[in-house]
Amino acid sequence: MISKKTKYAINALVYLAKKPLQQPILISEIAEHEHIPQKFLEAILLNLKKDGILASKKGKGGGYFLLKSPNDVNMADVMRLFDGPIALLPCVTYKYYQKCEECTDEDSCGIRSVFLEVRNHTVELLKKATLAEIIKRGESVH
Amino acid sequence: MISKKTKYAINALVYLAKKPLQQPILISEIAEHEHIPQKFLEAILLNLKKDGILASKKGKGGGYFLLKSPNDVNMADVMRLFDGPIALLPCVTYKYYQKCEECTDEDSCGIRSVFLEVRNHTVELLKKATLAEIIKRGESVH
DNA sequence: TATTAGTCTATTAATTCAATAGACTTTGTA
DNA sequence: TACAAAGTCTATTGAATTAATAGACTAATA
Repeated sequence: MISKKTKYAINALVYLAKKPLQQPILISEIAEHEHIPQKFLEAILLNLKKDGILASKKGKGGGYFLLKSPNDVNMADVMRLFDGPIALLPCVTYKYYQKCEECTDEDSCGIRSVFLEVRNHTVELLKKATLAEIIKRGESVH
Repeated sequence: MISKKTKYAINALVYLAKKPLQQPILISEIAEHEHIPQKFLEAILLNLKKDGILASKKGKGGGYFLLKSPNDVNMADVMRLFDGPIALLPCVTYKYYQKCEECTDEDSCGIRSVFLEVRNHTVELLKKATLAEIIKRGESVH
């Protein structure tokens, strides 16, 4: 299961992606519309800003808006930002790799082989799942 | 990431699946060989027994052994037993379903659509990953 | 210059995960 | 038949992570 943080982040991003380009949206508006505790959301949006996905404007008339194109923001990146690795085992992650204590030879580990396959498929699907794709699916499916 | 409990369970199961049929193996032997805290392992094996995957024999000469065929024990079942749902969102699980508060229509939710796809692919792969398959992969890959 | 709105740091509450302790029951065998 | 081996069961504890909150600070606009 993804954390609430990630879930909130995705909801907020989709919400922003549906708004006109560069138009600052109040944190409070997002929080209310998406049922997210405002203070919690503030931290999330700040993370997304640090990562270059969002930008913000301070003061009156300020708020957050999408900096990257909806085509360039995918679920794999968002999940990694908040929850860390997508892989189910430490020995099949790229950035957070950790060897199994009891493992003598990874290349001949059947368990690793299975979970590597799962990871690769999952990452592939999540990379394709951009904000643009999510919005498109929401419109087309009925 | 799967929990250590699940990881330990898988390691123990693979270990047992490599042993002769019906031969009771000591908890202590598994614990030592797989680097698992013995008391922790006891609880895990008990769960696997309650679920009908393992059987045990008490007293001297006792221990645990595989009850189901290695072909009938898959990673999806084991993961669900210890970690719960495989899905990444509560609204795409079968047994642990929970509606999203802010969601008005699931069928038109692009987010749900993406994560449903991920879940289905993952479950499919994990169902194919039986103990027999894992052992086979461990032998063939070099 | 007052008000609005994002920024930052710290703290707390709640939950889950991992591990441990110890008493109890069953069973084989000397 | 008594002892020792080995699994069973319940409870508890400690650690880590997740979720949420509080409040002071900074920047920008009218």
